[in-house]
Amino acid sequence: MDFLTPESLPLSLQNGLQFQEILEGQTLFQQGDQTSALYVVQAGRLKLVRYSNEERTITLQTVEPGEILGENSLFSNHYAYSAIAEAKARVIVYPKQLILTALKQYPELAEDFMAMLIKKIQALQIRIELRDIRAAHERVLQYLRYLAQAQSNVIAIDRPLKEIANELGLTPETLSRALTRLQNEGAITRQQNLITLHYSSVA
Amino acid sequence: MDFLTPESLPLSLQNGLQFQEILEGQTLFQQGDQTSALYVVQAGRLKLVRYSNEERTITLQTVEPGEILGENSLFSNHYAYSAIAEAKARVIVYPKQLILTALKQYPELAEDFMAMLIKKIQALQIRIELRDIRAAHERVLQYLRYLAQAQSNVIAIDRPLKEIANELGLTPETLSRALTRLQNEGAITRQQNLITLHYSSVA
DNA sequence: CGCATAGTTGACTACGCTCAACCCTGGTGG
DNA sequence: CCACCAGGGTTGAGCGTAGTCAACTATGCG
Repeated sequence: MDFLTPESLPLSLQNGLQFQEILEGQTLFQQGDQTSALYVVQAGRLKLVRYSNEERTITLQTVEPGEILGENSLFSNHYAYSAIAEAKARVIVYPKQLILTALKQYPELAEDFMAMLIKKIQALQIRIELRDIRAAHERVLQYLRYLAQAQSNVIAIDRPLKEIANELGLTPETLSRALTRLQNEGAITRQQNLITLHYSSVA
Repeated sequence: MDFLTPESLPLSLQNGLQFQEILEGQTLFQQGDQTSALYVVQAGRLKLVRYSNEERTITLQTVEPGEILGENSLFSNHYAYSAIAEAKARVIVYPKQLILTALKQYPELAEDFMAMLIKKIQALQIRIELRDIRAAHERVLQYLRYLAQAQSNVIAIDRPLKEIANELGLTPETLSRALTRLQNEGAITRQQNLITLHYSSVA
């Protein structure tokens, strides 16, 4: 299912929509900016980062095609985080006012919207769940399991391990060690950028 | 603002609503149960916990009055987590079907609903941000700051430190040590269950 | 009065971070 | 076509800090 694609919008609205390309490393909007629109990723990948005090930068989430970002623009005047493209990305722009009025007129659009929000909630909950697993190798394993259930039990790693480490709250070194340990224990096998999960000891 | 209170519903819907009391320690629904409704907390407090494999239990979030839970029931057949009352709680029950049809008829209700979801997203993002702060005392300090900005800079601790520790991903011992350390450093002062924040070094 | 539980403090352990060196690949330019 | 360089990834050594286990205190409830 694809949410909030232009096609799902009533014709009268499609004219108001715009698209935007963001090159790798570029920011779509900055934390603190005036909110103008919410976005849905069409292609590529963005990360949502927050800058706490003392130059600490935290990756809240990475968003992929079909997912929403900047949703808090609807009820807030400033973006709560920055959105940076991890890979060249393309987003659909839903201007704040447009979407607010459209939601009232087209309930099926509201439903799509809510489904996306709920999906986002679940993704965040999974992230929290992962963070609560202390042992690095177990955390990584659980992360791989989540990836696997979407695909088969073979996982294609299509982005730098650095970024995965960051997303998991680990340093690249520990992630590397965790992966080799999992391999030694027979939980996974790696070949170049493919990881296959072995369901030997799934509780 | 109070979202999704019965009063905000059209009269024709109010009849379908029910309330439910949950005693401390009791569960409102269990992870894996068939989804029947979503809930909004009226009073008390519940925690959302997930049971991963190997008897690991993780607190995803705690929900307070005005907040929503069980939202994934709308588009999923099973609850993704269990809801347990931390303190005697009272919730409004919004049966799945009722709310699904109501959303289509009453857009202002959909808007309330979305606002709650977005609020929940932000709460989860804050949680993740906290988890990324490694040093226990800094994590606790940041947590206190979030609490403080809602109230004044005096924070009333109205629940066991155990639960706070759990929510922060710390053991009670480390939380205790972190608090005394913050006190020694002059960042906070404690008197019984009141904590006052000193904004000496806010970046 | 006594028990159960929360909170605190102490000693020890374990594991992830840090810093550093090294390998390996891909891209660039001579 | 090869030499060089840059960056990601891996491996090693040492450190710091949160977890664990345990003992002790304080508080509230029967």
